[in-house]
Amino acid sequence: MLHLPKSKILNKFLQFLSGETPMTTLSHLNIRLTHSQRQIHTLLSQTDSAMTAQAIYQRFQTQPQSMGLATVYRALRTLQIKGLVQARAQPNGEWVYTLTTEDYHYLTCLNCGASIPVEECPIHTFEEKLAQTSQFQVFYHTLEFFGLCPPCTQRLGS
Amino acid sequence: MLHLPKSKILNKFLQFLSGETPMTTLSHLNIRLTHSQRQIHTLLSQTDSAMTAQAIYQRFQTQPQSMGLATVYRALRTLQIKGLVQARAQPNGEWVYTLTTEDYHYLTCLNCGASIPVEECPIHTFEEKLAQTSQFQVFYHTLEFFGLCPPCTQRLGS
DNA sequence: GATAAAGTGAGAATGATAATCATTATTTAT
DNA sequence: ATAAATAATGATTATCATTCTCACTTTATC
Repeated sequence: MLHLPKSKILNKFLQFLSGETPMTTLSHLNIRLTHSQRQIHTLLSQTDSAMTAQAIYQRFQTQPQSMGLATVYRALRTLQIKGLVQARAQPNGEWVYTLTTEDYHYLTCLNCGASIPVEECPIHTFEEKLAQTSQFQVFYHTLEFFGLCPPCTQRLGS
Repeated sequence: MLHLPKSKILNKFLQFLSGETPMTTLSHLNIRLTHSQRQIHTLLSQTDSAMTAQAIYQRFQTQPQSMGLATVYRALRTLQIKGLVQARAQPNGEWVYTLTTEDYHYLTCLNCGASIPVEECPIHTFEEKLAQTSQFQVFYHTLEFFGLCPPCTQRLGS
């Protein structure tokens, strides 16, 4: 892992984020992550579904080198600000985390909380325009539809 | 307020949701709401910004007929399932509520939590298609972009 | 290697939301 | 209308994910 001053690291990130540096694997990036951050990133890259912070904590409890709960939350927040991880709030209030390399488009039932992914996404080009006009560093977006799934529609209507 | 059996009420809702019955004002709808639900709906219709449940509770505390906190949460949940109110999770974990008649498209800073509204929305037609193919009753959608606002980008990069 | 800076973990604190349950209001059926 | 059944309410308590604290350890800088 390279040792770079903070500003250089940010520049590396900006290159990565603007697409100048491709994201292959994190080990190829000159990005400095703490041990915990790297462990969580690796775990998320190996998991196909979104994970809660508590689930991440539990997972590490079963391993020889465990990780404190506070560290899990701190690392997740830092990874978000670095643009590597995204969070989504479930209807029950708990947050789930995934890498920003995955897309986040869901159809969520307001009654039972079931979420099914939506394949298409009509707004990637819109995101680029928005980043240019707003001056924001846009890392990711969430497009979520809310309503009632067929079973719950029946349940509530009977 | 009309007194209708449950199934009739649902039918009225379905008509309303499918656009057969236009939403003018709630008083013109044959939809039965409890006193609390109606009060909250009225409050939200008079407020231009999204409100937290706690803020709604506080607001009613200052009025002659107050409302219990539990009732606020219950009413908000019911209004959501009826498709009249939508919720959005802020980065700090607190939820804000608005009527579903308003659109929900934000640009949110992951560091300071600032949210600025996005005017355009490229996906209303997509929502209609999705509802048809998925069998879901789609009440509303949220399209949210996450990243760093210009001040926070500077702050973290210095 | 010495000093400064950042990261970590155990546990306590926080705070929004949900659950409980006795009471009150509203609806349905007679 | 009146009684019985059903739903809504509010005060309080419980829950639980997340954040804070602070002493300690690791890592980075010179």
